[in-house]
Amino acid sequence: MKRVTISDIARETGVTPSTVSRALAGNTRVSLKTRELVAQKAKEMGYRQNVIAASLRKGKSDTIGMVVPRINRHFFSNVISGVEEILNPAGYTLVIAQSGESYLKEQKAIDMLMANHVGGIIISLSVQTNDYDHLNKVVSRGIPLVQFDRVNPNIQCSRVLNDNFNGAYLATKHLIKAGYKKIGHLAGATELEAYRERYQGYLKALDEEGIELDQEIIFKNVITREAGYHTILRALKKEERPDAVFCAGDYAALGVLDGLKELHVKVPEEFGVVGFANEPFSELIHPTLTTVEQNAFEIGTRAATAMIKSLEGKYTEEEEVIPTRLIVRDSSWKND
Amino acid sequence: MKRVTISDIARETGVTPSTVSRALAGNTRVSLKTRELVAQKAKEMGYRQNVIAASLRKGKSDTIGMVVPRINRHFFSNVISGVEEILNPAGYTLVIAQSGESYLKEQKAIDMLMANHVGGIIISLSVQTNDYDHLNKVVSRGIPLVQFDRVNPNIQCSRVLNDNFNGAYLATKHLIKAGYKKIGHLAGATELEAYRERYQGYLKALDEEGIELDQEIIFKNVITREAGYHTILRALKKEERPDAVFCAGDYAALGVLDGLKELHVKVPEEFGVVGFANEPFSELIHPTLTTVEQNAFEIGTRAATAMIKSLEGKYTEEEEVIPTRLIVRDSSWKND
DNA sequence: GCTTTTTGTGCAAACGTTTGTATTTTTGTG
DNA sequence: CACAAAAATACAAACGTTTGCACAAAAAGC
Repeated sequence: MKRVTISDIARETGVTPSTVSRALAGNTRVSLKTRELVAQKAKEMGYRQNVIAASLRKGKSDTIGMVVPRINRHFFSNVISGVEEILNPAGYTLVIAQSGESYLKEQKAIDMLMANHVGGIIISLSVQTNDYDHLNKVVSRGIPLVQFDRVNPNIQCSRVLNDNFNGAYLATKHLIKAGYKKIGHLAGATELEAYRERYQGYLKALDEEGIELDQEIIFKNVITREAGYHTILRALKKEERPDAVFCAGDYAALGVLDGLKELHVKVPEEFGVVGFANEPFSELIHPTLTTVEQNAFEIGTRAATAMIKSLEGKYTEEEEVIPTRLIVRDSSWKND
Repeated sequence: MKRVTISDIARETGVTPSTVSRALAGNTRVSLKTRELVAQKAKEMGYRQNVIAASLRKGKSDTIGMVVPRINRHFFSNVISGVEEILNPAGYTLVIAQSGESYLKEQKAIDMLMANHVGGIIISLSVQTNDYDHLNKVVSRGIPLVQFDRVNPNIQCSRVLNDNFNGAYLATKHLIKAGYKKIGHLAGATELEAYRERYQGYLKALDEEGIELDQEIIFKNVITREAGYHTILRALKKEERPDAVFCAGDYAALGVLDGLKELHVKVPEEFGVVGFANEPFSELIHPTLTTVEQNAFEIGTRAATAMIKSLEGKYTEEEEVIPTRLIVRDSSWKND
C-alpha cells in the first residue's frame, strides 16, 4: 500500500508534477479548470502531502516547538491547550518538549527542535536558566521565538505575561481589607521575574495602606508544600507573628494550611491565607483556598497568535499582559 | 549564518559526502582514522544533522506520535513523562496530539501524524471512538502502533494496560472486610473496556464473599463530580440504601463525598467511599480518599519500550498488564 | 496579419541526506 | 613481485516536493 505522490496525480491527470504542486497550493497561475481536476483526482486517490519533503524543499516547516518546564502542571498543560486551539486550525502542528526545570535539558530541547527544523519556538524558561545563549541562537537563526510566563525581557521576541503584579496586589489588598493586621509573604524563587513581580505587588499594597514593611515575615524561595509547612511553623514562633500570609504559589499555601491545622490555628478566624495560581485542588481542600487565577488558556492563545504573526513576517516585538483575577474562598474573611 | 551540511564537512576533510554520512553513522566500512577525522571536524564546524532530509531519504523518522484524550489529566501527563523518559535517551522525539475525547479529532490527529511521517504511534482511545479504521490504516501502512489504557484488543499491536480488574477487586474486597454491608458501584462509561473491567472486579469480590448482587445500587456512566453528587443523593433515597460505594473514578468519588457531607452522613463511620486513579486531590480533600493507584509513569515506560521494540523490527504482539495498588485513606475504615 | 502581452504549463534544479554499486587502494599470500 | 582478496572510498541515484525560468499558446493591440 504505497503512498500516493504528486507525480501519481500528475500521471493520472496528464499534467506535470510542478503543475500539480501549484494547483494544490491554489496558485492562480494554473487555470481554474486544471486546479479543479487536480483537486478532485487528489481526493479520489487519497493524496496526502508529504510534509517532510515539502519542509526539506522550503527549508522550514509548519511544526512549532514548545518548551515547558513540566507538562503535568495545571498551568502549563492549559497553556498548551490554548496554543493548540490556535495553531491546529491554522495548519500548524505542535511538538512539545519538557525541560524538567533543568537548564541542560532546556538547551537540549531547543537543539532538538532546531534539528527538526521547527518553524518557531514557544518557551517558558526553567527555574535554573540564567544563561540565554540558546535563546539568542534561535533568534539569530531567524527562527521566530515567543516567550511566556517565565521570560527574559532582554531577548528580542514577543512575550506573553501574567499580570503577576496586579494579582499579588489584589490578593494582599484583600487580606488587609478583610481585617488582618500583620501580613507576611511566602515568596517564590527570586531568580524568576514572575515571583519578583508578585513580591512587588505585595509591597505596593502594603505601601498604599500605609503598613510598614517587616522583613522578618517575608520568606524567600518557598514554593513547595513542605517548604510552606516548615515556614509557617517557623513564622509563628517569632515574637511579631503574622496573622495572615500571601503565598506566591498554591502549593506553599497548602503547606501553610497543613501547619496551621497542626497548631490548631483557626482559618480564617485567626489567620488568613491567600495563594496564587488557582490550582485545581485549591477549591477542594478544607478550607477552600482564596487564590489568584491566571488565565493559562488565554496565555496560550495569545502566544500562539503572536507566533503566527511572526511566522507571517508581521513581527513586531511586543509584550502582552494577561489579567489575573482574585478568587475569594474560605481561607480568608470575606468582609472587605 | 548558514547551516553546515555533510558536504561542507566533506569539502573540509577531503572525502565525499557519502563517506561523511557513513562516518557519522559509525559505519565500520569507513576506516577508524577517517571516522575520527570526520567526527572532529563535524564538532569543530558545529554540524547538526538535518533530520528532515534524513527522514525524507529513509522514508521514516525518529519522531514518535502520541495521541491522548487530554494532556492536562494527571494520568495522561504522567504517562507522557514515562514515554519521554525512554524515548528521548534513545534518540527519538515525541509529538503529542490531543483528541479531546472526540473521534473526529482523533482521526485528524492520526492523519496529521502520518502526514508527518512519524515512525510510530502510541495511543489511548477517546471515549467516543467506536470505529477503528484509522487504527487499522496505521497498522496496514506498516507503522508500529502501541495502545495503552483505553485500547481495542482487536487491533494487531502491542498493548499496555492497567490491572483494572484487580484494582477494583481489591477496592471492593477492602470495603467488605472493613465491615460495610451493602456496597454499591458507580461505574464509568460502559463503552470503555477499562471501566468494564473495574465492574468485573467489583463483581468478583462480591461473589467471592457470597454477597448477593443488587442491580439497584449499580449506576452506570457516572464519571464526573456532578454525576457522583446526584447519584449518591438518589441512591440514599432508595429503600435498600448502600452503606458504601466503590467508584470507578476519583472525580465521581469526590461528588459522592460532596453529597454525603450535605446529608450529614459521616465518613467513614456511616459510609465508606473508595475511588479509582489516585488523582492528586485525593489526598488533599477531607476526608482523604481511599483509592486505587495506577502506575501511569510505568505504563508510559512500558509503552515506549514496546514501541522501540517494534521500531527495531523485534515486534511481537503482546499485552502487558501493569499492577495497580490500593491506597487506604480516611474515607473507609481501616480495620480489615 | 504581425508583434506584443498575457496566461497556462513544462523543465529542471534544488533541499541534505542515505545507500547500492562501482572503483580505487591496501593488505595478504604464494 | 604478481595477483587475488579485503578494505576503504567514491559515484550517483533516490526520497517528494517547490520554484525560477523557459516556452508555447491564446489574447490583445496596432
